[in-house]
Amino acid sequence: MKTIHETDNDFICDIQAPCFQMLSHDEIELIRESKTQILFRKGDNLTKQGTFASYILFIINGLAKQYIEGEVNKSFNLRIVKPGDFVGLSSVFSKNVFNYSSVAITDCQVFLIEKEAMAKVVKQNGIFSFDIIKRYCGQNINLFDSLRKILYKQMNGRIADTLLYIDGLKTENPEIFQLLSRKDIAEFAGISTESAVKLLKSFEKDGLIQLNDKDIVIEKREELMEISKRG
Amino acid sequence: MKTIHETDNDFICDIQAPCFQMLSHDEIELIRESKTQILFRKGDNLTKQGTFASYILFIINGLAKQYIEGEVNKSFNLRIVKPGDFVGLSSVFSKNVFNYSSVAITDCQVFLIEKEAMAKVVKQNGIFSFDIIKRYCGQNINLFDSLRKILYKQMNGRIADTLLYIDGLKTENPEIFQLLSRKDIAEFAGISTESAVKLLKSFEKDGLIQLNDKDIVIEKREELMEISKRG
DNA sequence: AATTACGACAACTTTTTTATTGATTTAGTT
DNA sequence: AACTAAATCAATAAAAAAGTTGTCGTAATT
Repeated sequence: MKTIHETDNDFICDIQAPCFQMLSHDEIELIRESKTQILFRKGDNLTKQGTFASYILFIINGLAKQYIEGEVNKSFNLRIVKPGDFVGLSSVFSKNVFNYSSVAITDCQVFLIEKEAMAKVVKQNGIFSFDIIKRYCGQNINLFDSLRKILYKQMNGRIADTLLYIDGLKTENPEIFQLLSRKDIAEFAGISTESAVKLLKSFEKDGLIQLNDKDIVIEKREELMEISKRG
Repeated sequence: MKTIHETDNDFICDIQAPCFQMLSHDEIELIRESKTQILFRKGDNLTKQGTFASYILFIINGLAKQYIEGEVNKSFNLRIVKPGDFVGLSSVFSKNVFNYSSVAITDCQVFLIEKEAMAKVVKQNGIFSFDIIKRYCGQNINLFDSLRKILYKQMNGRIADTLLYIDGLKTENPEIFQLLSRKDIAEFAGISTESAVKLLKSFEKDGLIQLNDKDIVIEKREELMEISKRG
């Protein structure tokens, strides 16, 4: 025999994500009522920099790439968005536009939660808002790291940073490098595609990494970290 | 000497579009204050089927493709969105989600107007709302045509319909066919890509059309219209 | 003034995507 | 049961995109 909730597919999804575990039944109801679930296909935009944001996105599964757009084909990649991540949080609390774009690099199952509901729950539930604050904090640290990378490091350090970052996602997503082009990697490092190609080859020659088609295996993590630190 | 408005790029844009000419100064102000302008690059989604819609889009320049998504890689193309067209109108007046996706097939300069502002102006200004209603009416007719195409016509009729429709855009956009793949054309016709390829070849053999790489030139419009009517 | 760090361009190769064609299968119609 | 319409599959061809490499120019650093 099934309860009402067990038959409700959406509800089960809510429950599954750890970050929603801390909500009361009423709060989950609130979220449920003002949410929808969408399949973004590989290549679809989850957000477009500058558009009005009336909701936040919560990634159930799949991966996306979050980036800031500059002039023609000049983007800078901020991060890979993973299951359990929110996208567009800041639109809830302050500016009512998305300040970055993001695009699915695999098919992505995503919740959209209207921001009013989100704001209400945050105000009600301190534990939940603590979690959100923690996420902000993490994002801030990443943004500072990105800034440092761009401001103070040169190519070697930037690519080392980038490789270490992406490699850190490999445990959960072994195929992560296959999903990224050299251009993507270059845009994480903030350098030209050609430079990225050359540097990767040179890192390979020095035995720091191994290039197997699109996959990249880190051979000498310590040295890479050294290069990253040196800048 | 310049007036304030002449220096205000956005304002000039508002003014330019014929459909906003019928607004009073105050109404334009209202729209202005709650709008933003975004460059969607070729390939970017303007809308994603199912996401919350808090604004409507108004195309300033560029072309987009509007489609409904089905199961994996099975979409149906509804129309080509042109400069002067609105996207997402229905989200203002009823359902608060986009009921179709759209993607830029060239770079697109687009206004986003928050729906509250839009609704207010529509209520205030009968001439403007008449224009909007006319647009709805046009869209409805197109939807009926699409339905008829799918329900009652077979391949030949569907492709003929599609060719006539796209060719109708050619005066304003001579490069329109170059922007569409065979898959796109097939998805307008609601048939498989392979069938579309074969039919186009067969139409060419019969002298109905001329295939110059991606461009398609209609040679015998009357006959195509006949085929379209026959279904 | 020399060196370094890198981006930009051009030429080229490889990979991926799109287009094409024929053969086969399925379902509906006559 | 035969016929038709059209999708699906598989193989191939062609076009486009991504990756690679060398050369050169420029701006900052030493």
